[in-house]
Amino acid sequence: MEILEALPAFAALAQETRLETLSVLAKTGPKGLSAGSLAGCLGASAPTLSFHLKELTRAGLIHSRKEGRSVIYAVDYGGMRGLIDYLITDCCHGDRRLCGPYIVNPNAG
Amino acid sequence: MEILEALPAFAALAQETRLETLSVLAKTGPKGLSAGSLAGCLGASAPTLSFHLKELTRAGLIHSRKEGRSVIYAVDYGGMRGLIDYLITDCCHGDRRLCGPYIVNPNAG
DNA sequence: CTAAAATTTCCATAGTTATGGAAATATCAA
DNA sequence: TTGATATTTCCATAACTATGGAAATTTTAG
Repeated sequence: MEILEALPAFAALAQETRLETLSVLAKTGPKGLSAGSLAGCLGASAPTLSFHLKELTRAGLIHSRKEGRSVIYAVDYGGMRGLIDYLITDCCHGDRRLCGPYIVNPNAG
Repeated sequence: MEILEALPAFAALAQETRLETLSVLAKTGPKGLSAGSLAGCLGASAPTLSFHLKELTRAGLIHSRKEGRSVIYAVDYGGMRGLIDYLITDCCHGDRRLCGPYIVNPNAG
C-alpha cells in the first residue's frame, strides 16, 4: 500500500461511527450485515450511515453486495491487512519498540 | 486505549505531512529531531509544521523536549503501541484474516 | 542591552466533513 | 399496478481542518 491509499484509510478510521462500523463488521465476518441492520445497531440515521459506508468503501476497508432489496456490507480483508501492514512496515519500519508484541522484522532499525 | 483516544490518533495519521513526520521520527528513534529540521526535511512552512506537530502531540503519538533554542520532537513509543494494539485487538478482534502475519490471538473470532 | 535564531501563536481564508430531512431509486409482494 | 421496504442521492447547514504571512515569545551569543 502506498501513502496515497493509506491516507483515506486512516481518515476512514478517524470517525466514531465508522470505527464502530468496522469493528462490528470485523466481528461479523464475510457474511456481513445489511445497511439497515448496521444503522439500527449503531444508532445512526439511514442517510448518515450511507455516507459513512461510502467512505469506508472508498477507503477499501469494506465492500458490499446486493441481496434482494438489501445491501450487505462486509469487511474487506485485503484492505484491512494492507492498512495494518502499512502502519507496521512503512510507518513504523517494523521497530519492535513501536510495534510491541506484534511481529516484527528482525532487521528493522 | 479507548475509542475516544484512538479517534484523534487515526485523524493524526490521515494527513500526508503528519504521516511522513511520524515515519521520519519512527526511523530517527528516541534522539528525535528539531522542529526546524523536520520542516526542512518535509518541505513545510514553520507555522504549518508547528500545527501538525501539535496535532501529533495531542494524539499522543509524539512528544517534545527543549534543547537550547530548539524543540526536539521524538516518537512516543507507548502511544504508537497503544494505537497499533487498538487497531489489531479492539477493531479487528485479533482475527488472522484481518491482521495477516501480525500477532494474533489464537482465541479470536 | 542588542541582535539573531528557533519556534509558536494569531489570524484570515479556502477547503473539507458530518448531519439528517426530503426526494429519488430499486426491489419485492400481493 | 399499487403499496411497502431498503437504500441512496440531493441539498443546506454547521463545524472542523490546513495553510502561511505577520507578530509574539524564548533563548543564546556578543
